[in-house]
Amino acid sequence: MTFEITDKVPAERCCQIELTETVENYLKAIFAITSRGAPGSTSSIAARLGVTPPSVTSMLGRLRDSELVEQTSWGQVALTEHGEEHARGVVRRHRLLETFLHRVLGVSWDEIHEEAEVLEHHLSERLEQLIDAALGFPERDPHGDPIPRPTVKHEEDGETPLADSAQGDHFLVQRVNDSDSAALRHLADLGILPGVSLEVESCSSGEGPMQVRVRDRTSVLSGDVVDLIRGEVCAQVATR
Amino acid sequence: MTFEITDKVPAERCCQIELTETVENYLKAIFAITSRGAPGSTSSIAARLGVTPPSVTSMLGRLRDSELVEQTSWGQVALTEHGEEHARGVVRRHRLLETFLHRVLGVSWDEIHEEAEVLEHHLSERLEQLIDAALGFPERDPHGDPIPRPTVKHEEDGETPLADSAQGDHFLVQRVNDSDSAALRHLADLGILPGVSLEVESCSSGEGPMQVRVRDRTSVLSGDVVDLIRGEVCAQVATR
DNA sequence: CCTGTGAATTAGATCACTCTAATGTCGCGG
DNA sequence: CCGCGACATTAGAGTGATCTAATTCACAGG
Repeated sequence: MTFEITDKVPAERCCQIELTETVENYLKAIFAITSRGAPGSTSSIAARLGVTPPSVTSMLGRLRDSELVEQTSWGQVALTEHGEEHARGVVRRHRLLETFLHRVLGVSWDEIHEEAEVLEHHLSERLEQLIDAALGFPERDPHGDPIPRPTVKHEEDGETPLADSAQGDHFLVQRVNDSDSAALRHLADLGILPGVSLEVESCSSGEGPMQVRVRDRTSVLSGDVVDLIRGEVCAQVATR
Repeated sequence: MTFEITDKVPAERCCQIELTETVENYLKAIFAITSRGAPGSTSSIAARLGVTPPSVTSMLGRLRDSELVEQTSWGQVALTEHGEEHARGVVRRHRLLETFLHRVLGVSWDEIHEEAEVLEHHLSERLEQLIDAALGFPERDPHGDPIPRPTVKHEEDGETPLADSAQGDHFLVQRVNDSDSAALRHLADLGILPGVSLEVESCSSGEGPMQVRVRDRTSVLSGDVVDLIRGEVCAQVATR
């Protein structure tokens, strides 16, 4: 019921903290924030997890003791090698589960996130491997997010945001952020999925909404929704 | 992350307690003990869960407040209608998961128990239904244990223990207790699985070991292992 | 009828995780 | 260089779940 780090990390010196669901969620949050280059502040972690800043401070103390994070300057926090390994493990299990639930049980792509959010903390290493194999070692989940391999360091975030594209551009959708279920349903309705190509018909430069065409259908995407989409922008004339 | 009872019980008045993993394990333990007709004592629950009696007393207080259990006489406890419903739900999820892991991911029958033991507490109603449907609404798990339907009251324990059979009897194995992984491996090696017929070659009446034949192979089963097996005993001459 | 034994409970403490309220610290604008 | 605002931290408390040690209870044997 409780996992010590010994269960998960092969060699390395063991630390005291238990990898509870709570702890894993803190690691995942810090990973998500800092891997986007953001500073990693107490309040940003608190906001993401829906807890108060003092709770974060207290947890950071424990994580620091266990050498899962290190505090750089005043209130700035970063994952250690060790901590990042764990965080990647959680992300891996999350995305494997999303893929599995979608492909095997037919759970729709707007629902897999919240299911995976729970199960990711309770998947044994054995099941993780079996699922990976059953799916043929997938490299991306249904939202187009890359599935980290265990141990191997990987890059989040190679793709450019849709918001960076200009009028007339063709844009190949590669990833859609999985956290907003309603937006995912909406995008699926419009036929906007990873692998689909869009043409940008108009964009108010900056934060505003965008008008895009997919096949023969034109849709307007709100700024919030635009921010969820990442991919590859191709110049106006098809092949470069 | 936390479920109130409102999430699970349709109509009824709501209670305060959260259905944490811990609480579900207490309910399951009480269900397992009392459904075999045993008294349901503080110490038996403590033993089954690997906690101390005071912990049980404390939890029983909370369960009583939430009307999930009722204390009959001194130290005797029983599940309420309400509590039994929840307990059956956990057992249902456990057995569905065992079946799923075995059939879909190929997890061997001696390993499915401990995986299900964890996941049973984190399976949403939606996934429960999807798994049930994907498996074709199975009635028994790989150990032969019946999978309760939600809401429907069901009988554990119709079958007779192997220990009750006499020399020369034919015995149709229907269920094998899933809690002892090593024993399950051993029985599978001997070809003893639900659906298999044995012939009892010798039995020291009482608790002792038994000698049984399955197909053309004779095996000796220790008393402990014999106690795990339940099924149907047929008189010496085949049809009654 | 009293007492001893075994089980259940109460008492008191710990740990993880959370909160609110109070306090500290950094850095910027005047 | 001082003070102010934003953020982080400390202080103090509560809940859930567990423990050990001490106490209370029910019942059976003398």
